Amino acid sequence: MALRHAVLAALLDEELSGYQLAKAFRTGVANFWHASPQQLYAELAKLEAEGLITGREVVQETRPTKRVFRVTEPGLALLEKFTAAETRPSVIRDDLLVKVQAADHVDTAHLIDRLAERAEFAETKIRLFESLLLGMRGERAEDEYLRRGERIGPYLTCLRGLEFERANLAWYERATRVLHERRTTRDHR
Amino acid sequence: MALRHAVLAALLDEELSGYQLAKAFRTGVANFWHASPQQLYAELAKLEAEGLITGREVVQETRPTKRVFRVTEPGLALLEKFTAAETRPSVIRDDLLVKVQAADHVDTAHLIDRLAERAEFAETKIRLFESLLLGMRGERAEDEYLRRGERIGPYLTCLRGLEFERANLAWYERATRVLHERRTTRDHR
DNA sequence: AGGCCCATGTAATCTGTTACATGATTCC
DNA sequence: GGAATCATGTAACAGATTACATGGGCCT
Repeated sequence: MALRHAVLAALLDEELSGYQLAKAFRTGVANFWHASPQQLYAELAKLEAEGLITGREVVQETRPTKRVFRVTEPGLALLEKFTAAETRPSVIRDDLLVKVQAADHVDTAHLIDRLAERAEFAETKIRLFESLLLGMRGERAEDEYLRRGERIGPYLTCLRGLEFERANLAWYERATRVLHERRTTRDHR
Repeated sequence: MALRHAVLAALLDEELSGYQLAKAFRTGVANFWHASPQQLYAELAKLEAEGLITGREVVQETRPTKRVFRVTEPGLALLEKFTAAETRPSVIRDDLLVKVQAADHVDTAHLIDRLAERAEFAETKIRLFESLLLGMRGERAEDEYLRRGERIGPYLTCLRGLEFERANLAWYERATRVLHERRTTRDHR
């Protein structure tokens, strides 16, 4: 039941449509939760039925009419309660880590390709996060923004996302180096 | 369908029972995947039925008899195929990040408590990972072990887990500092 | 005597993914 | 003319969590 809280948290700062939410939640952008469009449309419908958010039609000339949502008082109260409640430990589930775990028993040539793909992906995300952070803090220095800026929640989660991807990239590069070295030394034996 | 690959990868280095696997996969130990005991028992049964692993009874004097499993040839072949195949991007799903995202709109006193809990948890994991790594490499230096050691897969994934927890801890501490500062400056206004 | 660890599961429910469906507009 | 974006869903299925069930041995 945490998806609903993630949706509420995402709608705190701005009214968004299901489509816009989906864009924010798709892999690579949302730095605090991930969800598919189908999940989001379903969750929005449930949240609205329970009165935790309210929708409002926005007619556009060139684009289809959309419905944007904002959090209601009961919705904010629910989030408040959620934030105070116990936090469950986060879990790791990553295909690529499974593959590296098995590295000693399988051919590593393809694995090195997978690592390269991910490294490229990580680089893209790093650039994206850096520009998002810059957009939020503007001219201000980071510490100054965190002391006195408004909306530091999104800034902090984005910062975590950035550091996560930087660490990923460093690890991908190291793993690649190690696997490559071992391949060449083995081949020349 | 990735749980099965994670199980296969875990069984590569040693024969394990369902119970032992569950211990390795419970939150806090498995550094490449997470799964509950129920999931694991079910998956082991399926894998055995499909001939990807084989079980063997081990009678113990003081403990109940257990069944330990090892990967078969077809199982290894499946893992090989999996490792070569496309890797799907990993997704983030963390309660605590959702809570921090909402930090500007809710009372942060409880949130600071949650951050402290997680920080303590992270410290425990860091110590655990450090001793696991030391246990694997023994007397050797890290780079030397990664160059010539056997079983570097588990070492690399453990290394990623360690760095992940270190980054978590640093971020928890920073977020706590920021939220605390903002509370006190607001209170004295 | 009570609680924890070892050891293995079943059943019900909830969550998440994949495939399918529709239709207009904008960009190349 | 074809692909991508905007905009919103339904339906079937796969994956994961929670609650329940059982039973012996070890430790305090």
